[in-house]
Amino acid sequence: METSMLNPERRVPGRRGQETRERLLNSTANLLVKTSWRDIKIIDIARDANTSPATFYQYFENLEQAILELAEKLAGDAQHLAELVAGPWKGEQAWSTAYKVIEGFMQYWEANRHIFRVVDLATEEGDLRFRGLRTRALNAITVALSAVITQAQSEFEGKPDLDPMATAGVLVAMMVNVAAHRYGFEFWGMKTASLIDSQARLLYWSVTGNTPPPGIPKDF
Amino acid sequence: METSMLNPERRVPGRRGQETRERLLNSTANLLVKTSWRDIKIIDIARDANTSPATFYQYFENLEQAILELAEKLAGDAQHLAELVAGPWKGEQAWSTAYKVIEGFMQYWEANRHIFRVVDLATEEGDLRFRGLRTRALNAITVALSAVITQAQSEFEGKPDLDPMATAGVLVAMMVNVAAHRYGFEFWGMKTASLIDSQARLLYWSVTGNTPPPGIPKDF
Amino acid sequence: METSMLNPERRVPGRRGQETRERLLNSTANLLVKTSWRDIKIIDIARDANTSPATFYQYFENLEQAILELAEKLAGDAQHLAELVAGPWKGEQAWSTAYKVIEGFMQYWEANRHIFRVVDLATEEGDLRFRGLRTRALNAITVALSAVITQAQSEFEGKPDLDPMATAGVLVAMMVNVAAHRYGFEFWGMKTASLIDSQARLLYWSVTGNTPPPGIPKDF
Amino acid sequence: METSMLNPERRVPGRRGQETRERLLNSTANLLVKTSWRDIKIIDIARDANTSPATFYQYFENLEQAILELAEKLAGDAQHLAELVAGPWKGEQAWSTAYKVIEGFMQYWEANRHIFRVVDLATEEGDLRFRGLRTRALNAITVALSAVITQAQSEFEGKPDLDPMATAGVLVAMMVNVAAHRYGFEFWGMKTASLIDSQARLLYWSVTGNTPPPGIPKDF
DNA sequence: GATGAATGAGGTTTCATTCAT
DNA sequence: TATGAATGAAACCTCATTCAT
Repeated sequence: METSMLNPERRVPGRRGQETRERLLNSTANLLVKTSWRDIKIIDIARDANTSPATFYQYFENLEQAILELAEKLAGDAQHLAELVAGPWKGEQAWSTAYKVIEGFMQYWEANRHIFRVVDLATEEGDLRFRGLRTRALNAITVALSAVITQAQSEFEGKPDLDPMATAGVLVAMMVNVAAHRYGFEFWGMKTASLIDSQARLLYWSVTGNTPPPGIPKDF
Repeated sequence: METSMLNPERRVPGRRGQETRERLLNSTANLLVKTSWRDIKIIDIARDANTSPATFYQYFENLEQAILELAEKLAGDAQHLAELVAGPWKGEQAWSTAYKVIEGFMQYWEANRHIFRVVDLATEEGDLRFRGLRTRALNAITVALSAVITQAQSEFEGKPDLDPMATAGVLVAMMVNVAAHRYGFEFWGMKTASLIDSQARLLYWSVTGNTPPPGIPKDF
Repeated sequence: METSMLNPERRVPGRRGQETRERLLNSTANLLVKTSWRDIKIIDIARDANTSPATFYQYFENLEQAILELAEKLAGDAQHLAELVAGPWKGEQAWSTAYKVIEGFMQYWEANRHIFRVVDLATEEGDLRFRGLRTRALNAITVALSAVITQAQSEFEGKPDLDPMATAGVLVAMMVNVAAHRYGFEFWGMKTASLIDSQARLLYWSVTGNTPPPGIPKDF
Repeated sequence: METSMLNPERRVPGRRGQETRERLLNSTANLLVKTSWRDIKIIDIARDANTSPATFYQYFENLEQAILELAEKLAGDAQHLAELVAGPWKGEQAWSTAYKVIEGFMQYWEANRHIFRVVDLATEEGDLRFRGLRTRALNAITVALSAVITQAQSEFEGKPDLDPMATAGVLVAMMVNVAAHRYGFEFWGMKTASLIDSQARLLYWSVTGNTPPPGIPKDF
């Protein structure tokens, strides 16, 4: 869609070209699953896509560009999460909402785990475009969460004395890292169910200021 | 301590060799600050250490080994944090303890930020030795925290219904990711002070089940 | 014949590639003339072939593979010799045949001296593929010779009491070593003509059991 | 003994040094058994001799020198063979002598197989010092054999019309190559006993001009 | 649109060899 | 005598990337 905007110099692909391009992108994503970003070779992508390295360069400036394009969808998918975060947070529904947010986030991460891995690493290594992408994706959730907290603070008495934006950021950081190391946690004996529960409680408390009810929400 | 245990095949260095070795290790650490692990070249380390690549190979099998050795200290330093986590969590001191833990963690991370970056990266890429290191380092804190939560649950009434280990894991994940992206947060307008406060409140609540007092602890 | 059978992973070269490949092979053979196998550097081959080391690796896995391919012709060329050995060994023709075999062998060796040098070296160092090649090449001659001796023993009276296969092996060993050290012998004052004559006499006697006639065969 | 003559620049070793030197030489010989000359590293020798590379260089200029010294004994040991060749070649003893010579040569070769391997290869690759050594070692036998043939030709009637020196050279070449490839032959199904018999017959005929008697000599 | 071919560029790694102690 | 240390020197091999077809 925005291909030509990203690569204004490159050929505008016709039907067949579009297909080749797609194939290359898919192959890149496939390889990302099993291989570290830094270990992926253009020739591997080409081979996997039944084409040649030279062809890759007809559609992408380099590997980074291709991955960047794959990563574009992160931000899009995140939008759905933001809506989940929005609510409802009243009465008994709140506990269920908290659960849904945490679970939704883990699913979101799982669906994009391999790409997030690249984005995270590139961000840590100082790549600004990847950082921007990461920010965009997580920003939607963070802002939505911050809004919810702010809203809640104005409604409830005895609510916790929290900086809404910082707390939102912290909670998102928590969700990100738990999701990212999910299998590490499991390896270490922590069930995903427990991790979700613990996170949901922290989220619930952060928003409502109340101790969450025991057990999991009724509709789970 | 015993270098020869790590590299039984290699020469046990004498005084001069020990110095050279140290210099190489330092240079490696230096380069790690500015460069991604994967972009560090042995020749750069050697240059920085005023020696030659061949010398590097006299003391280390490869770059990974050298970094692994640097990373060994992560686990050691983490011990101090575990002690911080241990308490006290009674009465008014609890709020101060929560703050100290969070701050301590951020300092710990800051002091080892560059090494943690490598360890994280390698862990995500599936390197088992680095994963082990990471686990060892964070394990100390997580277990200590879990113990504190368990202890608190048996003492306080109305404490939150939390799985101690999972909650500890989640909180550590939170601290890790906030610390790791600290500058990203700041870039995004969130003050470190606010981040610390938010985290401390979540930690305090997780342990005590009470809403933390407003403002920062008196002794800060 | 089918290159792709040797290197199934490599690209099947088109016209231009085929030429480059050929050039690299030629250059390898050239260098083999003046240099010991172990002293040949890929960069030298590339330079000689007016190309780059990277190109070499596009067509050959490594130096060994290239030489192995050069050596393939040894076995092919040996076939001609086997035919020479086959006869005729009757009456006056026998003496001429003996001479032709010895001379043919020396020419064969001379034409492949440099490759045989490598093959021998590699064989002695335990390389099984080279040993196989050597065996294949010399096997043809040895077997043919053994057949001739067996045949002769059944026809002539008073023939020597020889194990045909062992004798054939011994004679081939003789031819190999004389040919290989031909210039050493000459340096030491032995004329090639005399070496040929001596060998031919031993061969003649081995087959016919008779003392060969004085002088060289008429048709020489 | 002649060490100082070979390495006039090096230290003249005292008792302890002499021992170290010997150890290094032994280790070199040991490694030669399992490893190709070109694959032997100074550090391997040093390790095997429980010393350091630097020490090696106190006694030898380089690896070649050390091997050359090991090879010195080839010529000495060959003297014994020359005596064997000398005779007796009269009457029934001749057949036994032929056998003894061939067997003696194979033993001689076997005892020095690994060194001969190096010497042969170095010679083929054009190393003049090794060629000289080889010549010296084989010269003794060749000359002795040539003398025997010459002598025989003057005594017997109907003896073959052979150039004694060339024939001697050819026979030695035969013995050398059969001995060198002994295990190759065996792998190929030829018994050493048969190889010895075939060679002995050729030798016998070359000297006496007669067909050797059937079977092996009585005193074997 | 696709791709055979070619290659510049460079870090890794291994040793032989040398000193100074 | 012996050896810790240090290093110059090279070749290997791998890719990303580019052209010309």
